[in-house]
Amino acid sequence: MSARRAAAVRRAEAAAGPRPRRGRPDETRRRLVMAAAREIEEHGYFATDSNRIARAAGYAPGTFYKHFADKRAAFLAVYDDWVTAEWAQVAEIVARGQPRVETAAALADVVIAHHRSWPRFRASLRALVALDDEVRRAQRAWRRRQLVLMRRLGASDRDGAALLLLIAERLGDAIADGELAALGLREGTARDELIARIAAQLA
Amino acid sequence: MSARRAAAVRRAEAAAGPRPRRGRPDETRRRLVMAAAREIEEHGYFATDSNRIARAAGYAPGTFYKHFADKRAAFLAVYDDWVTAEWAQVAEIVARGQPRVETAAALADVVIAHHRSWPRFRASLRALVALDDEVRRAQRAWRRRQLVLMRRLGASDRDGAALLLLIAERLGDAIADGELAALGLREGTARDELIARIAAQLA
Amino acid sequence: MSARRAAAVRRAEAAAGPRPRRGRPDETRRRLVMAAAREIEEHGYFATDSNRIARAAGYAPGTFYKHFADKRAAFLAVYDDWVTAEWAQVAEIVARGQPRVETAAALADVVIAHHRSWPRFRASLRALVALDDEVRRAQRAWRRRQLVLMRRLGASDRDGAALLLLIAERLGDAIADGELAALGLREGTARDELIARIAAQLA
Amino acid sequence: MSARRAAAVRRAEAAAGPRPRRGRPDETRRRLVMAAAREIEEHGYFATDSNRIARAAGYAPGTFYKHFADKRAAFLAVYDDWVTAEWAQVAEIVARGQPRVETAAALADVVIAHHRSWPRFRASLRALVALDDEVRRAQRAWRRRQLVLMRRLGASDRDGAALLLLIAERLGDAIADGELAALGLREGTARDELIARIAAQLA
DNA sequence: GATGAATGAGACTTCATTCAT
DNA sequence: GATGAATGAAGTCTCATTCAT
Repeated sequence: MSARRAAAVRRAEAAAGPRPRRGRPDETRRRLVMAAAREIEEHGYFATDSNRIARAAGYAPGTFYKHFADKRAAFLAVYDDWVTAEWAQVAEIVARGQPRVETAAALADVVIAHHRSWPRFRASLRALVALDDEVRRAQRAWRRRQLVLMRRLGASDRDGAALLLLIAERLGDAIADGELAALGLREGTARDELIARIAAQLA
Repeated sequence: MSARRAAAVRRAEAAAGPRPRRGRPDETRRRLVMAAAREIEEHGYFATDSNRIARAAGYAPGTFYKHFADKRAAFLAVYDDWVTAEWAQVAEIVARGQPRVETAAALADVVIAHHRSWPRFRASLRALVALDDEVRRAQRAWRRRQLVLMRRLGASDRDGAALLLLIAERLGDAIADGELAALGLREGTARDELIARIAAQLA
Repeated sequence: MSARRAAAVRRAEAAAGPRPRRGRPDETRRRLVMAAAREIEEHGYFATDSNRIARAAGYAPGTFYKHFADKRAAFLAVYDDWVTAEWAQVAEIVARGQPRVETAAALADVVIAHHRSWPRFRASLRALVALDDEVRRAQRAWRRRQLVLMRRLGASDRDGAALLLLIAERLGDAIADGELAALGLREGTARDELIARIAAQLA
Repeated sequence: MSARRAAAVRRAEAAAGPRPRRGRPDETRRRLVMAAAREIEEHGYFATDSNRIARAAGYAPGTFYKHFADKRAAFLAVYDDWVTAEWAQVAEIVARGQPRVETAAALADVVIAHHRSWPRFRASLRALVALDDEVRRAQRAWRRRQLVLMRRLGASDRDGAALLLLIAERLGDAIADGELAALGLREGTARDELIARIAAQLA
């Protein structure tokens, strides 16, 4: 209380730099999510903190908590964006209406590329899924939604689609993380397997 | 206060146990690793702490650091035990010399059961692999050793064995964690896939 | 996210209310004080915040600070209203000119009821008096004014009136807070004591 | 994690001052409670913090939390000491076996002096009782125990004892806080009232 | 070999208040 | 007169690790 007052006094005395731009809350939130994505990808979830994310987005610590209940909520927002971006690309490729195998190959490459671009974010996601019930719940919810999308895009059988989903995720992560290389497996092998499974679902 | 009391109780319980004050170092270490395994499986790696593990084994915090350079080292010791136990069972089943499909089914069941008994340990492992370079290195080293074991036990082609290794691990975790159930997949499907892949390698 | 939604809802609700965008300042202030009273009674002074009070009154945070120098000033305004309302009732009862004991009983009941209706506000007041010099000063000023009122209403001796003032306040709070019940004291005992002391002053 | 390691490195580099004395935990706890009492009396509960209390006792912040679950727990320990000290004096005076009025006067003076020595602690207690359910519960528990003590020391009727308890507390605080003086009441008046009530219970 | 009291850096989060619009 | 996005200082608490005994 008196500390707060003292702070206010000091602030008044400083009367310094220009207040940062204020904009529409959606803009601010978008900037925060983008900054969080960058920070997480650069340092990993546990090696950044909410203050750093806020500063990286050009805001003070408190602003972060105006937009997210906690650090995890910001992570989940990044996760939402990540999945949404991936599926936008997927939908776009399917919409092209190319021959099945070409489509399957394009889809596999999109998935692999998307994982490869965000290895540390993906690693953070795996860690959080293992550590945090809320994040695990969010992942499962996303997977269920993805399954629905797959049906809409023409996936033939439910079980096959579900299996494909898990495998695509796992292979994407394994490639992005260099797990295959570490076992002496060529990436092409995994890619071929993935293409075959996707093609089977496009039937 | 109640925390202090709880500590006193734990101490008393520990003191009651058959712990020699000056036991052979190997005994002490073994007890610590076992306690670490129990604690990690019960609470998860990040939700226990080295003091708790030491107390659970009947020792003081300092003793923990006499036997492990750090908390991670204790985890890696548990990991070693975990893999070793699994492969002891694998070797034993292969040694029975049963028909290929029976052997494959027995192996699949062992793998699944072993993962299912240690879901929180496995989740901790996944988190640490994503978070900690040292643990990632240890996992890769184990996988390479496992590959060698698979060749010795008769795995036909290197690439197939490597893929099987990753898939078995992944499916084991997915089943243990309820990921399949969450997607509406029956566990039998995954088990069948696993058996087929193992059988192919036993050829 | 849900916080933002809730905010939107609150804004919508507020907008629905009969709040003129450019009302007379007195109206605005009155609404703010009433909202503050409600918020403090519902959550306690330290568990609300000035933003919430403003929103509850149908205004934005900045408006709060147009009408009050700080959060405490709003509390003091609520305190003023509280005492004023109590003494309006007191004056009204005395004006009835009933027999001394009946008047004393009616006064005691008014005091008790008034405390019992605002237990969290009273608790907040006690906390602030203990914590904040300004609020303590305000309380003392009110007590001195109350003493003057008591003399006007016929209190016979200054010391007795002052003591009655403190005791009435204390008993009212103790009853409202369930302190008597917690000690196994019947409320009637306290009420009788209060009536006797009031009657003595009415002599 | 890496931050912790970095800290360890820095600490090793500094390799500085002599480690503070370590002693029996009871000693440490006693020092912490004493430091907490001093800090609370000097600055008030809300204007100190656990780190300051630890430092004032000669320890690092973490040590505080080895002995208390949180800041409130330390406050409650101070409260325990405070009541215990008061009642030790009370028991001692009663044990002298002096004439009733002399005993009553001595008791009143002890209570008043004890409150007057710890005005800021008492103010913090009142604030916390109003703010914190746990502290309110603790206060009620103490009052019930005090009632038992009063019966043992010869209090004649339960209701009278309970009322005396509340009044003694309230008058002690009012005197310590200068509330009487602020109303123009001489302290002697309150003291006499207190003595009379105590004497009545000693009958 | 074992003990266990003590360390201490720093992440997370809150909320009264401001000021550009 | 009213808005509301933004501020930012600072307190609480954790836990892997150490080292004097």
